[in-house]
Amino acid sequence: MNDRMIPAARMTGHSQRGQCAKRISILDAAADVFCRQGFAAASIDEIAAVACVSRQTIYNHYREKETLFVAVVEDVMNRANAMLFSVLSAFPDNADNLEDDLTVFVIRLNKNCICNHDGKFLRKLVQTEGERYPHLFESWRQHGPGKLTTALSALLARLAQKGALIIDDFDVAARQFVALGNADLQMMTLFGGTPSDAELEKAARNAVRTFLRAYGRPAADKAGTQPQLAALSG
Amino acid sequence: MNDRMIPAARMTGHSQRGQCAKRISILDAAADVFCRQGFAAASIDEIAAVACVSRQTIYNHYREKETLFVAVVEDVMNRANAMLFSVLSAFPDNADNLEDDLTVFVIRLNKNCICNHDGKFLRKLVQTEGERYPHLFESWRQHGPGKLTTALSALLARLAQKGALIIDDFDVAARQFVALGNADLQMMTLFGGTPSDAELEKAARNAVRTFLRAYGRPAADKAGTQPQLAALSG
DNA sequence: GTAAAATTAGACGCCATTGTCTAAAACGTC
DNA sequence: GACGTTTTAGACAATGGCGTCTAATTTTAC
Repeated sequence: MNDRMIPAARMTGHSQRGQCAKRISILDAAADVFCRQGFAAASIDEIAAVACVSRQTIYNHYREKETLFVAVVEDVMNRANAMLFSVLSAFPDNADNLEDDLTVFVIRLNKNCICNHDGKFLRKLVQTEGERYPHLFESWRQHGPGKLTTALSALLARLAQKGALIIDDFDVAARQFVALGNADLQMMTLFGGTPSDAELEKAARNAVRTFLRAYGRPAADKAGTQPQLAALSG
Repeated sequence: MNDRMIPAARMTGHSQRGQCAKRISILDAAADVFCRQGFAAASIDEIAAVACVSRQTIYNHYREKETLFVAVVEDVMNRANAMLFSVLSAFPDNADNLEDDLTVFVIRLNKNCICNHDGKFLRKLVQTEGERYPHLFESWRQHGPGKLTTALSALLARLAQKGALIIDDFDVAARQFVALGNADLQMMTLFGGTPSDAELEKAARNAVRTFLRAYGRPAADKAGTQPQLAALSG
């Protein structure tokens, strides 16, 4: 409902098997309705109406409600995965200004992986239907937060080796980094509205400042340069 | 299903209007089923079966499914509220060993307010049905996390005034304190199994250590006394 | 012990939803 | 323009859950 209003745009991206316009339209509508209503309360008729598609067409592409549901989850997870990888690999190799770099990273992470449509969908879904589909929960854990903390742990280790950080336990630090990044947005993240860009930036700044106060090289102390982050594309 | 297996035990606590054994049994069963299935998928028949009660009895006490649902939420929220107050007021007035005190506090908080049955229920519920019942979400926010961070902010201000902490923004610090306390348990907290006591203690220790590294008086630095927390009742 | 209240089991109507089926219509391709 | 495929609208049975009703039974109160 929020992202990608033009279904055709996705055909160019990854033309997986049978990704015709109808399928995409159905997947998007189903994601919307499943997310709003939950699996049980979501009705095929409503999905068909939102997708501007006949009910029979849905049953034509996906044998039953369950099939459609797992297809939706798979689709959303693939996109979220790609986005996470993109954000992770955008972290600059040669650290220029650590505080700025980390702040931009947190902003990107929150904006594109946690507060975005897919992130909210997956979190809500896992909690709503995770008990019914344990493999769904497990898959989400491994590909979502698991991958994030693993990659983050490696990143922190790299920074510590350079002497920019002083960390005893990289995994703990990685989890704390994520937790701090979400501290100011938890109410938003858990449910409801998306935070504004200003809120995102302030939250990221608070998080990074505290993180660096705990793990930063004590030499730099504070003061120093007032962080100036101009372009935070995407 | 987990806590209070003996319904009669609650009659002594707060004998609110009409809190007979049947009502309590129904409320408990309904909480269980609503939590597992969500509102839509939960069936009155299953609730009746779990409560070992006739379906008609449920309709006798609660006019319809919706009525039962809000009664369940109210009930769980009341208990969670009382527990949160209890944990908050258990923080020692005259700080002895700050690190130990905070650690015990985090353990109690996580164990009795976040990882316990009611906490998980409310969090799951708010995310599952919050969109349908905005007032439910709002009420939970005010009485749950809202009250917690407010009280925590006051506590941190008290500690800062004593010189034990150096904090510029108490609200931010309070949110970060909560976030750090949950950092190691987020996967558990979000869904699934309850962490063991050892995990709870280690998570609390990690959280408090990082928090004090960021906000603690730099004089004490580290080393000092190895924290020794013996009794952490409740 | 008896009367009143609460509880039970089961049947019932009603409604929404799922998934199937069919005939008509739209679409694309040659 | 003709043909095969896809889509559509609607009817259809089957299922299951909600909420009501009733008669029998248990519990409670006096």
